[in-house]
Amino acid sequence: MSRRPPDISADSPEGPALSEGSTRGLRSSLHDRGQRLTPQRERMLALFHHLGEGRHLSAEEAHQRLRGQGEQVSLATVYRTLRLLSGMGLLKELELAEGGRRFELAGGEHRHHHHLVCVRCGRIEEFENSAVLAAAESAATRHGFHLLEQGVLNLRALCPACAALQGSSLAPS
Amino acid sequence: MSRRPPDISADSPEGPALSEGSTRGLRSSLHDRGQRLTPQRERMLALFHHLGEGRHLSAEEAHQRLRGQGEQVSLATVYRTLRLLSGMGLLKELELAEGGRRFELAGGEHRHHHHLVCVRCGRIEEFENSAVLAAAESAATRHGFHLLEQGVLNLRALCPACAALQGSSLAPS
DNA sequence: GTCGTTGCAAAAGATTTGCAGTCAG
DNA sequence: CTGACTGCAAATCTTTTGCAACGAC
Repeated sequence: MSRRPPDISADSPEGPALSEGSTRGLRSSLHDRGQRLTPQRERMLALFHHLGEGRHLSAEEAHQRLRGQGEQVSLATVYRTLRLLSGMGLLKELELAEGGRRFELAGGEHRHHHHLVCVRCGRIEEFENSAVLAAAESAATRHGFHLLEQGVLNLRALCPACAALQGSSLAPS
Repeated sequence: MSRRPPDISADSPEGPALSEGSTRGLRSSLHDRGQRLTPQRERMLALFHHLGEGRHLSAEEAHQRLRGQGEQVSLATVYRTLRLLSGMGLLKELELAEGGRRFELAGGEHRHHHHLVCVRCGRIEEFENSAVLAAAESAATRHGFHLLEQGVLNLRALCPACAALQGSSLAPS
């Protein structure tokens, strides 16, 4: 049932958080793993840096954007790179499901923002709350689990605008 | 990019929660929508009731179980029914991603359990924590959003067994 | 040069859909 | 009876992979 057999050995979720921004950190981090810094990888990360924290893309979207800006990257490589960067802790995989995974820049290790997702228009608001992190840590400890990341709490909701439309029989966007 | 064009018109996220348990409620709820109660639908829901609250299945698993207990249901119908029941608010779609959606009984509105997911072996532990719900409500209020469900907090972690293997160069299961 | 990476095309997995036969109401 | 379901098989979509060419170091 798993669609994700081991492949890239980059899956040490414990990797030390890279100082984002510079290519230098990425290069040496890759080298430590015996891997290489290719233009594709660099551009991919740059794309997310440009996008800014808290905004996410699907594999397909990332591919489109790269091609849009003239880069030569195959979709397969996008998938491979997304996985690699996530494994390195540079990107974070969101679990909003609804047909396709999404990725965003893994911000400073100590920011932990959660999402309020409007199921109607897709608008996303973020918020932070330390109680959530505390709850996560306490649960992990209680079950003997070792937390890899602070989980992201995704709340499905209606934003003010959509909530207003809700009663009136308007078609979803 | 969406893999989910409208089909079953059962997608009113605000639908009144059906009183679970009896076939009666299901039947009339379906009738209100001009739909029918078929053995497949009934058995599907029964399966989840049997399973109990807080336990989830993928479409494939649900199909296996039904067939296992001698039911004659096609996988396509399992998918269709899962969607229908979710749309009616009887089942809840979890967003654990990692290859495949999972569904569980949409239990009493006020139970809210979260997940500790082992990224290595897939083991899932559940826990509850009211602080999380409080945080969710407070955030929704602050942003003017209208919460549809209490979000589920999915924590990516390593279970005790996998954490032990982690250092030694063992291949993932 | 060597060995990790890439692109491509094919494969695999998950979910949806067209259609004709079936059955709930 | 009639229109809503179902099963089946084919179609889609998303993600992964085998392999030969390529390029970072």
